Amino acid sequence: MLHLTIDDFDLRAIAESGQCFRMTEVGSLKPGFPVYKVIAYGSCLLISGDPDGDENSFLVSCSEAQWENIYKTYFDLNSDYGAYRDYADKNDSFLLKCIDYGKGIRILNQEPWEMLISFIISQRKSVPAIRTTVERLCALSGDEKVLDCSEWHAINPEFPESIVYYPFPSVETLAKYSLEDINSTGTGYRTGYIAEAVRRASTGELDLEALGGLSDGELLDELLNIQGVGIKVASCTALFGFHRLSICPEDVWMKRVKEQFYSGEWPESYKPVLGVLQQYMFYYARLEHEKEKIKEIMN
DNA sequence: CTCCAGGTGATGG
DNA sequence: CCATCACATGGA
Repeated sequence: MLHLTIDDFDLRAIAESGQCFRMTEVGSLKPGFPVYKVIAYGSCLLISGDPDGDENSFLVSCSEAQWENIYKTYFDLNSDYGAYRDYADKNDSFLLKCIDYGKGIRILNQEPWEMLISFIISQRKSVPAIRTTVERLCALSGDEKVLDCSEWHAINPEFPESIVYYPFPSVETLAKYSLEDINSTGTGYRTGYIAEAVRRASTGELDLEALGGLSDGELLDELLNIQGVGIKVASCTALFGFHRLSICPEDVWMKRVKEQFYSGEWPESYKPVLGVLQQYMFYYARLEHEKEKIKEIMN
C-alpha cells in the first residue's frame, strides 16, 4: 500500500463523469472514505482517500514503479487542469458553477480498443446497464485474476480479503467468440456491430494504434467508418481513448446545455479544450438532474 | 407492467 | 439537408 499526495483529484467526480465503466466503489476504509476499484491496462488498482491524511492524501494498492509507469499517466496527473479551467470566461457563470462542482475531474488515458467497444455498447443504455454488459464481456474469457486486498482488509475487516477481476478482452480474445457468445452479455442489437469491429480489427483492416498519428478530423472520419459508430461514439473514443481534448461528445445532455446556455454554438475560445470543459458540464448536468428526480419523488 | 437509457442507420420527404 | 422510426435489453 502506497501513500500519495495528489492535487486537483476527485475520485468520485472521475468515476461518475461518464468516461469509464470499470471504476467502481467496492467498499470503504471507514465511513466517508470509499475505496475505488480501477481495472485498466490488464491490471487492477485499489485507490481511496487516506482517512489519516488531508484531502490531497490517497492510498493505492500498487507499487511505486506501477504508479509511476502506469497510473500517473492513466489518471492524467502530469497535466495542469487549472490551465484548462482558465479557458472559462469570467462571465460564464454556468461553466464556473460546473467547474466549481467538478473540480478534481481528470480525463483518463484509457485504451482505444476498450473505449471503442464500450461506447458501441453504450448507445441507448443507462450507465449501470453499460457497466453490467462490459463486465460480462470481460468475464467471458474466463481469464480470472485475483487482487490481494489483505492490507485493506486489515484496516476494515468488512473489506474483502481479495477481489476477482477480468481484464478487458483483446482483439484476439474477442475474435474467438461467436455471435451467441457476444450476445449473451446483453449487447442486444449492437452484437453485429461489435462482431464486425472485431473482425476488421483482427484482419488488420482496422488498426487503432495507427490512428493515433492522425489529426482530430481524420481520426473521427476513420472511427465513423465503423458500423454502429456515429458521431457520439466516435467522439467518446477520440476523447477518452486518444485523449483528444478538443473533441466534445454531444449527447442529449450537451445538446441541451449548448442550446440553453450558449444559444446553440460553443464559444470559439473554448474549442481547444472543449472536451475537458464538456466533462465538467456533463458531470454537473447529470447530477443536478438526479437531484431533480429525487425532489419529484419526494413531492 | 411501463418507461427510458452519454445513439445509429435506414428510410422518406 | 432534416424528421421519423426501429432497434434488444437491463435497471428503476
